Order: sequence, then structure tokens, then C-alpha cells
Amino acid sequence: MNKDNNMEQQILQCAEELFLEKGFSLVSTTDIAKKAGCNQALVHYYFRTKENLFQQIFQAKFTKFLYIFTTFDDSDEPFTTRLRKKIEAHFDLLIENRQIPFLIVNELILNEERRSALVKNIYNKNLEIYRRFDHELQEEIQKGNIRPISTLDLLINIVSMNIIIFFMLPLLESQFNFDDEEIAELLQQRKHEVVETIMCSLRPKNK
Amino acid sequence: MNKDNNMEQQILQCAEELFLEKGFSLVSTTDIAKKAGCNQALVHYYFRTKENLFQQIFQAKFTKFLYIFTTFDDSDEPFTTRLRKKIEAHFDLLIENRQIPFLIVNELILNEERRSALVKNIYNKNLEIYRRFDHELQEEIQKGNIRPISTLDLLINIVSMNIIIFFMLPLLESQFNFDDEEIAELLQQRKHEVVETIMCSLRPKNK
DNA sequence: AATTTATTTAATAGACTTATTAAATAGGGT
DNA sequence: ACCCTATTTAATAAGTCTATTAAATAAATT
Repeated sequence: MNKDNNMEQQILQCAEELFLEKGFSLVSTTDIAKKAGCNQALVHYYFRTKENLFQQIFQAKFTKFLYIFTTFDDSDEPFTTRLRKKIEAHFDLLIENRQIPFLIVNELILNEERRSALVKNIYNKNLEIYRRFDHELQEEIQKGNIRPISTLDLLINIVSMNIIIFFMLPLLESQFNFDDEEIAELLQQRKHEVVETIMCSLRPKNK
Repeated sequence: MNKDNNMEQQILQCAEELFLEKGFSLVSTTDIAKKAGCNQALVHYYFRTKENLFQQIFQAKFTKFLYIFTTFDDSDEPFTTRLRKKIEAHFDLLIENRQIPFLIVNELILNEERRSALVKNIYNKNLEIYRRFDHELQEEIQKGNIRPISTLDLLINIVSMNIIIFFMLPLLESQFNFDDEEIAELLQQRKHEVVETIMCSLRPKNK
């Protein structure tokens, strides 16, 4: 049951899957132990508390989720091209981590304590990148290449449209019996449509 | 504690507030009883099970939430004007029921059983309205008044952009200390921006 | 081989859950 | 005053949950 990769790792991984699937309060340490194939006490031996275990997973996931925002490549391609790539990269990251939106809604937004812990962390880390993006965007607006819009609204628009399909996936899978291939196809279409919508919404009005 | 309005109603109302705030599994019948000011057994006397009580509340909320889609006014105003009104009405409904998005994500999307029960119900009820909207939209696209887009994508875009700010509210309230007035102002701005974004995204390309 | 250290388990304390039961209380109607 | 019915409570069964403890096993070190 334990060759070179140890049980600690096994527990962590099983806990991650379960937490992502059901959320914090619907997963018991007994569930985790059962899935990992060990005694329930062992979960506490390695991570002391359930909260501890969760935090560790959540922090990692969340960092990964935000990573995409912390880079805005400064190649010499035009702004809109880079923006388009950014939207696609964000969507692709969500494809690889489909349950992240649930985790965030469930645990970050519903739980005040966890929120406080992370927000400041994030805020400081991403402020600079935000400023640079903001600067570039407003410059493009000045030049008349893009319809006037606040940077925050644009970011919110992108995130919201990218995210929502992942909230709908369980519905599509279980209720309309979409298989993996159909889902994959649907996601690609949706990604394309989001990019299209954003780009169209940014065209200047007089043009 | 019980004049003309009875305790049953009181329990229902308190349960609703608690469920909306914390979700099903984080609220105990003891919590509900405490808030309603009665014995815990009384909750079971009136509603027999916690699940029963929840279903009753959830069904009502969800019906209300969907109601907005079940009408698309057929006045002689132009399509885009009516669409604009629709988006605003949807947003306003969310303002009045801010916690609905949480409830849906938490309980409908995470819970397979509840999902099945509701989906067919909804599907049949709204199919006709969907078809009519679909017909009108595609007609406008044919005429060249609107950029080509699938009806479903458009609806998804609207819902997603309308909803997301309500997921962010707890963050804005607790982390950035927005007061009620600032929140109200922010929501109005956001509503305006969503309408603007959608309308801009629908402009035909060649125009 | 003996001893120390790390890993794992069984058992259980203690708190909290939902739901049920039987008993207490209150308010008409007769 | 008596009875009937609806409302409300206290008590508790039966179960789950997290976390701890002490004991057993395995691995590493000396």
C-alpha cells in the first residue's frame, strides 16, 4: 500500500479530489481515509486537523488559479491579440481544473475567515500586474482602438463568461448525458464564443 | 411569540434566511429552531424532515428566479430595446434575491438528486418561450441587425455577467468594507455595464 | 540484535446531528 | 366543566463527526 510514494501524499490527493467534488463540509476525514485506503486517525496524524488539510489544498489550488493573471506577456504583438490569448489561457486553465470555481464559491466566498486570510495576499501580489494591464488598456481606449470600459469591468466580464460553463457542466453531464467528447467539443466552442463576445464588445462605437 | 402569524410561518422564514446564508448542510434544525424561537422538535413537527423544509423553500425561490425568463414581452418596441429591458429585469431580480446564485450553485449543482427533480420541470416549462426568443433573435441576425450568435450562448453570456457580481458581494462587503449605499451604487453601475457590453457585442461586424 | 524513530491501527471520548416519542399546554366548541 | 384537537416541549435514541490516546507494526540506526 506504500511503496515509494507515501501515504501522506495519497491522503492529500484523495482529500483534494473529494473536497473539489463535494466541498469542505460534506467530506469527512473518514471518507478521506476510506478513499486513501488507511485508517481515519492517520489523516489526523499527518495533518492534525481537517481544516489544516483543507487549507493546504485550497491555497495551492487558488494560487494556481490566480497564476494566469500574474503574467501579461509583453511581446510586441498588438494588445487585442495578447488579450485574446489571455482569455484563452484562462479558459484552458479552467478546463484543467474544472472544479475550482465550485471550490472558490463554496469555501472562499461562504467562509469569512478563509476569505480574509487570502484576500490581502492576493491583493498585494497582483496589484502591479493589474496596474500594468490597466495602463495598456486605457491607452488603447485613448487611441480609439477600444470602446471605453473600466479595467475592472472588463476583467469581471471575462472571468464571468469563462467560468459559467463550468458551473453548468454537472447539469450537462448528468441531466443531458453528454459524454466526455461532447463536453470537450462544447468547451472549445464556448471558449471561442467568449473570445468573440469580448472582442466584439470592445470594438469602438463610431467605427 | 405567536399572535396571528403562526410559528410555522416563522420557522419557514428563518429557515429560508439561514439556508440562503449558509447552505443546506451548514444549517441544523436546532439553528432554525433557535432563530425562530421554538423547540427543535417543532421544526420536525411542521415539516417532518429537514430535507422537506429545504425543498419547499428551494422550489419557491427557484421558480421565482426562473419566472423572469418565462416572459418576453411582445410589445411593438424593437428587439434590442426589449432585450435591454430583459437584461435589466433579470439583474433587478437578482438585486432583490442576492443569495439565489449561492443557493443554486450549492444545492442544485452539487446535489444530483435535487437536480433531476427540477430540470425536467424547468425544461418543459420554458421550452416554448425559449423557442420564441430563439426565433426572434435569429430573424434579427438574418436581417443583419445583430452579429451571428447562438441563442444559448447569448443567454449564457447574459446570465453569467449578471450573476457574477453577486458572487463577489461578500468579498466587497467584508474585505473592502463597502456599505449598503456603495453596494447599491456599484450594482447599478454594473447593471449598466452588462447591458452595454451585451449590446456592443451584438453589433453586426460589417456595420 | 537491540534500540530508537516513524507509520499505522483500534478504541473511544465528547460534541453535535436528525428524528421520534410521550407528555404538557392552550384554545375552542359543546 | 369537559373534551377534543392543535401546538409546543423535554427527553432521548441512534447515528455521525472530529480529534485524541495508547498500542501495534514497520523501518532505520547503532
